[in-house]
Amino acid sequence: MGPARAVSFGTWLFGRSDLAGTRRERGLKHGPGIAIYRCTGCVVTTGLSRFMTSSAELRRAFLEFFRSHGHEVVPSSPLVPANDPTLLFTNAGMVQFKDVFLGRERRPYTRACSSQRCVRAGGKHNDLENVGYTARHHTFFEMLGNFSFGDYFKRDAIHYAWTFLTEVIGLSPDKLWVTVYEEDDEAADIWLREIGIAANRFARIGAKDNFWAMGDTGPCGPCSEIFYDHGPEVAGGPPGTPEEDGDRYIEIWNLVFMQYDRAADGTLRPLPKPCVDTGMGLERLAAVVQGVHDNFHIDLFRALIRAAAEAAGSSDLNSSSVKVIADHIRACAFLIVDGVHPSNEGRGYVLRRIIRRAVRHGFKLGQEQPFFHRLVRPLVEQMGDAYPELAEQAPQVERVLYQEEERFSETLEQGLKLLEANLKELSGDVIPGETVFRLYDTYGFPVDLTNDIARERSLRLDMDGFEAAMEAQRARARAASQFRSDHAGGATVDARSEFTGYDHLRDRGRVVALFSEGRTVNALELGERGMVILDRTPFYAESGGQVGDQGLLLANGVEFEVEDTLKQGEAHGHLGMLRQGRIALGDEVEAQVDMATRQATVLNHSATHLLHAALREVLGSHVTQKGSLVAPDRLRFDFSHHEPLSREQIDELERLVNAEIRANRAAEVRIMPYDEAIAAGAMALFGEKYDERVRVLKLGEFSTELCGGTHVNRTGDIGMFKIVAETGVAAGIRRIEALTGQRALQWVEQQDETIERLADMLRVSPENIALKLEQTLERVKSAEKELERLKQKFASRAGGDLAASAVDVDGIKVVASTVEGGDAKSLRDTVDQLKNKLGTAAIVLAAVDGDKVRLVAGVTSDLTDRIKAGDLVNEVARQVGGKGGGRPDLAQAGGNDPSRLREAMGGVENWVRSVLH
RNA sequence: GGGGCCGUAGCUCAGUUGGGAGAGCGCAGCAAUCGCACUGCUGAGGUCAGGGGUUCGACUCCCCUCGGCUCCA
Repeated sequence: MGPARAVSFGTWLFGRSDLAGTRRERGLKHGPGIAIYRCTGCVVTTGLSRFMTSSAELRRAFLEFFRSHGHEVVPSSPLVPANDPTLLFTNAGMVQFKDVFLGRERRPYTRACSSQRCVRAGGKHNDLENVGYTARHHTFFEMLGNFSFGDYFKRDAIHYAWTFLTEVIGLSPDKLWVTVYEEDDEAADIWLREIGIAANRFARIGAKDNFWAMGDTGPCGPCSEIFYDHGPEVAGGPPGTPEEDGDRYIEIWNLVFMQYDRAADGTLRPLPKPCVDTGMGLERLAAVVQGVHDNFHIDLFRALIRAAAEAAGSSDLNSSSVKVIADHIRACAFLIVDGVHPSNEGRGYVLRRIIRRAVRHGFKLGQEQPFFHRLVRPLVEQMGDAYPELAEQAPQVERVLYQEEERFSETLEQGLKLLEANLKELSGDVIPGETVFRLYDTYGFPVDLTNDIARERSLRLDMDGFEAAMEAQRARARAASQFRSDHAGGATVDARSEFTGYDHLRDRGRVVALFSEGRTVNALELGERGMVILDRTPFYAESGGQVGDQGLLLANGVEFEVEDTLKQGEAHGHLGMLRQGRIALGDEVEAQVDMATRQATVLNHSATHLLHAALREVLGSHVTQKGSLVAPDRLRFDFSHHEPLSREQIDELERLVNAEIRANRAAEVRIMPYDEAIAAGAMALFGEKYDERVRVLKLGEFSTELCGGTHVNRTGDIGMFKIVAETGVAAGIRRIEALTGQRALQWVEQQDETIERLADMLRVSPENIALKLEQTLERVKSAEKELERLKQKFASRAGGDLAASAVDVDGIKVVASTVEGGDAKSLRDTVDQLKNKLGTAAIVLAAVDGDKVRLVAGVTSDLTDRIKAGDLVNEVARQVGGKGGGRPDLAQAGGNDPSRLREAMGGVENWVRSVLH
């Protein structure tokens, strides 16, 4: 007998009835639940729901139920998984517990429950294309789940699920269907004998649907799924039949029993402590409880759909486009809240695509103005209570969305222009796949939009050609990303290293593993490169942006130079080269970290924390770390922010950080439970994995941050902080590079020297440099202009002189002359002068510049059909070792043999004569 | 990580076998008006993103860097 039955729900039920009552009262006026009944015209015939239950109440009921059964209620983790860089987004409730299931992480509880926000878009689970066209696909949804970490197993999990559905929510047992894995007799037994499920509503299903695995290896096990039967009036067959994809039988809850550990060879070994992971989509459950067949008809979505339709200027609440928009605002808003920014790669790219898809659907509804951002407030009204972080960051979310909408409209405008140009030259009625692809690939012009436009003009798209081009692009990207090297090569590192480098820079350790060229070895020989693993080491391994330590491993007659230290599983790998002697497994060595580089690194790391805190103070709390590099010679900090920093903001940052340095606060390190640290306001980072107990670094009152890195004792050690660069990394992400300590001082010295040199050159005091330079530039400018004027004057005068030297050939004035100091422009001007003066003329002018010859030829327009300026100029250029070209009336050329110029120019008259005849 | 496109006057952009840096708007001045708007005329405003290369010659072709857009992974 499971404990579920033994527990009374009295208190809880009372609370719920109470809620139901108030809701009903509200509903009579404007409550969302009642509104659904009116809008959809649904009639509740099932009798399963004696009263309406809103999504918010279901969420609360679920968590409360499991809390009453000893489960820790764990808050939803962010959509960016904190401990799994391989996963694009959190896509299930178990994601934040993955390491607990794997035994890598311990928590103070063995049973937990959560309502986890999830996104399925991009990556392996991609529902994006289906959203809006089906009843149950969402980019964003909430997953209710209960979890057992080696605590209860199948019996209790099944009893809990059944009790919750039938007694708490009040679903009728004969509307529920159950499946188990075909070989799982244990679960079948519990369902059939203990729960008493009818045999005709029970099925055994194969591994495809009912056997779950985390990956190719690792924990796995059978599942049991609970379905809701919407009744015979809806099409579809029971699970396991060919018609199971219909809407009649809807899976609402999946119970996963992690029972085995799968080895690389495929064999299953029973886990010593089996676990339970369950997941139930809140939206599906709400649909069932609220008696609707489409998730978009539940209370939460009704409000969003109304808002979406209004924002997009549509009155059709049932259109797919409106559903798409209502769905997407949830995903987009929460992704932005969780630190994702629209960009052209990775998570940001997925976000951008979702935003643009929503905007595109707004477009379809006739809304061409930015509207999407206006849905943030309605969303906050629906979900702000359950997710306070959403309400807090609403203005930031709105701004990001608005910006992206603007950007997209620019893209569309450009793409439309290009498409128009392409269509003009189109023959036939098929737009080539190449064109479609180019629009999409280069200008981000959505294919479905191209298709719409094509349809309006009775054109078709060559989709095969498009797909082929797309596949080619995919192949290119794959081919390019197939190299990746690992220092341990294929060899796995099982060893552990104890890190002692927080307090010491030297320590003794024993060699527990050695690697060379990716293979584990027993010894390294003189001159050999490799990786050394010690059981304890003061060498910091690259992590959290801080680079690995350098230094020496020493023993009698042995010297291994460590160039870098990297984490290899739980071990620290010392990479470098053996300078002296021989090093073998079991040897004891003295590990000495290079003090100077470590110290310089430490300054930069602590300064990074101060900078992070200062950024949040100066720019706002939307600033979150996007990346960090802490090296001995500099620090680099990437953070989310939507625009370049002003000079004033940079100055303010420097002032703040330097003030903290001068205040010389003590750096305080404490080890404490993660939750406690977060509750105390410590900043934690996305994408970083934290243990249950974490290291918290506190620099005065200014900065509190989780950090495993090495730091100063007092902020004063940093000495000085200087920002040397502020640049953009991607849309919405800025990068600051800065120096500390001696490096910062050196930098200032260098700047000083440069200024002094400039002052020297300009012969003014340093404070007058800008003024002086301004004046000097002004003078250069006016001098250049004066020169230009003089040249023109000179050309004009030279033109007059040269006109007199013109020779008449059959009524055509021919001039071939060398002028002094003419550049290309003044030669051209002179030619123009001559043309004006002479009427009908052919002119060649030459100028010698060092060992080069410059030639310009002009022919008046009434002559160009008889003599081409290009031919004329080439006739001369050919003889002085060059060539040239240009238009019929004006041509330029050059050569590199001035000695033959006189002769060449002398021949021009005869050449003209020969061309005319 | 790989590919494509873009960067020209304050703004929006033209600029093809490599051969004279342009338009519209805006700005300034003049004319006209009692004044403004409109209009007409005149003018200022450019390291053609930066650097290197090829070439007699590069806004134009090639390479690198920076900035922006975009697709793929």
